[in-house]
Amino acid sequence: MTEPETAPRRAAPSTLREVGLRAGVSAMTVSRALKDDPRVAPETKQRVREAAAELGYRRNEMARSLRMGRTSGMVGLVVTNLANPFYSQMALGAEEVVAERGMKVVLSNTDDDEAREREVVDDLAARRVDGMIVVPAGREQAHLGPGPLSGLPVVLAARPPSGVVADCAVLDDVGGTREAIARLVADGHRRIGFLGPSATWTSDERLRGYRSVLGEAGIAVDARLERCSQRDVPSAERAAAELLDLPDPPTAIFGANSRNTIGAYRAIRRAGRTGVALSGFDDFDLADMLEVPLTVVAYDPGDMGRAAARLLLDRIDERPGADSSEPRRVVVPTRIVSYPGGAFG
Amino acid sequence: MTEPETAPRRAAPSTLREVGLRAGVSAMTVSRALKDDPRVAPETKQRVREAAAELGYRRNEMARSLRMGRTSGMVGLVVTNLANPFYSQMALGAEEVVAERGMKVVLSNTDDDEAREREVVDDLAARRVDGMIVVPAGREQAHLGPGPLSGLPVVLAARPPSGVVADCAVLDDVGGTREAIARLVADGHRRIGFLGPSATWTSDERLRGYRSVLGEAGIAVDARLERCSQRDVPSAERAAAELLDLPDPPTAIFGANSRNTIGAYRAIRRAGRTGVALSGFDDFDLADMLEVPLTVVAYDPGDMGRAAARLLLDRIDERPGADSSEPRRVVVPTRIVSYPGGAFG
DNA sequence: TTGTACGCGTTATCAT
DNA sequence: ATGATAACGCGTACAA
Repeated sequence: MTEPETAPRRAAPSTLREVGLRAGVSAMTVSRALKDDPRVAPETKQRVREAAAELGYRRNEMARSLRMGRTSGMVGLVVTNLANPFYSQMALGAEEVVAERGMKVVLSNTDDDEAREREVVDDLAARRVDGMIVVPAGREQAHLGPGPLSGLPVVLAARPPSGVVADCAVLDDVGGTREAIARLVADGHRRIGFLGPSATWTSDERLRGYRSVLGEAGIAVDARLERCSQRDVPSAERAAAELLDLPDPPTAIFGANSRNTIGAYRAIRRAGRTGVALSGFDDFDLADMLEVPLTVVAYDPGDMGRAAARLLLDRIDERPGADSSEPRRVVVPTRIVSYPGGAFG
Repeated sequence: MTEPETAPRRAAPSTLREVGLRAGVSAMTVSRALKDDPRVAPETKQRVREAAAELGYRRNEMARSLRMGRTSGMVGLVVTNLANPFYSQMALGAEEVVAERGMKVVLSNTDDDEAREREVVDDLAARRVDGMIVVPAGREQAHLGPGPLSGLPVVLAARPPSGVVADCAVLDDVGGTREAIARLVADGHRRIGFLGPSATWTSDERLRGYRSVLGEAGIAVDARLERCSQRDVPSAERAAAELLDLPDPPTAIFGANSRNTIGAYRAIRRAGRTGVALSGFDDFDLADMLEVPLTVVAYDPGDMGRAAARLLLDRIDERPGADSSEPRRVVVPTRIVSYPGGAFG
């Protein structure tokens, strides 16, 4: 396997004209030949193909987009934290749908920083992406509106629009939580602790689902059982420990995300409590291998990415002139999964 | 917050000329004004800025790249499976370094399919990315060489080059494994099981590390203790169970990846064995909460993404004419982490 | 201080 | 069956 001399390292990409020069035809004929245009003589086509191959010619998609229209064949994907498996799986789902159309995903991570979000969104618009999927960092997204972005299609993911009209794909936070809490209530629990992260839309929704089920069951809300400021496992564990230390402790604990559920698990195990039911939003690896029974609200993050991508592609397909239809909202379903716990009994 | 009437949904992006028309100057003056060129009269600048704002003007980066040179400000990132936290964290690391330079990452997932890899690589080249980071799907990457890609800079990640000359960033598979196995040997273990996935470069390396330590310790390799075809937890659990059922079972088991380690854990627990040491490559969530002591080879996947991105940027910065230097290889370090197990004793 | 001409690589349109 | 021309949006070089 020796390097052919015709392909020096870092050659400037060759152009239609160069291929034409080599094949003894014009750039236009090359363009047509490579597109297999029937009007080009088969013999010419052959010559052109050979010349193109020898030169390692590859069509310049940027120049092509410029000439063809305003479509780059790229969609922007802006996420808050790609290291979070939720968002990376979502990204994969979106990429899957976008790739099916031969389009590409341009990725940006914002680290939940609104200023950074504005920058990357602007940059993506300047690169003329055909649309973007955004997991918004802030509570409000006026900067993503048709005004600021000249009508560039935007779909929100994971959080619904606020201060802007846009399609979105969100999880069934309320429904999923309601189902899990309803199970606890059906099992006879009346004192159910709720552990969640500090105010985020998603966590608020889950708290709302929790309260609504309690209300419907005629159970008074006890503020001491609601702890909503834990962002990591250690703080969640402390909060859970405090719940268990109450004079009238909960008989069940619900974690609004996996970190809170895991923290609760640690507290329960450490306190040596048995009979405290554990439940939570988010499935996680090894959830089936804990030493206590666990019921989780599970879902496929990829579904959200796919749904968001489909919403976006629909918008991109809309005739630019046409009056846009009402904003759409896709709610990604959740399902309840129960693990018996003590897997090896 | 009402929509300004000047920004209809899905307006065609405005151009320098349109802004100029509105401001009563030529396109050239607009270009200069927006770049804050000192030669433009402050008053003109002001008019231009207003006109640009009113029209929601945004520079067309694609047209700009076309005019300016052959650089798009984008790098391709081709991974086999973004749903795998390893690759998504790697992607985040790469994005971080690339974004620092004001460049963008174009993402593609190959699902470990070589044909798909060829397609996306070709597409990225056609989009004139400035370079690409590739986690190769196959054992051989001649199609990523300077010939096929006209010298477009390519950095391999996770696997070293084969059939091609290229920079790469890889994990210290051998070193990490050696360290873990050496600990087991130091603890007196002489029968150590090895569980790995079917032939992959990474797994072969880890097996090599395992064997080398045994050899140096004068321990004969026992083929029955090496099981290398488990790709998921259930099959790993079965393989581990078979090891434990041997007449002369291992006193320690090493998993070449987290799925194999978890499978081994399940088998150990299910068999009710105590005293079987567990170790493995890859850290994972809840590794600290298992019921047996566990020692893992840990590392930061983001390091690999960052290293690969830096290698790539260095290549991109090389003077295109300059003779390229020797290929570089960055080895991302690993570290040993021990969890006592039975966290709640 | 501002404008004109030209070209980046491609393709639609109109010749030949 | 093939070529010439123009234009996509921008920036360099030069002119005014």
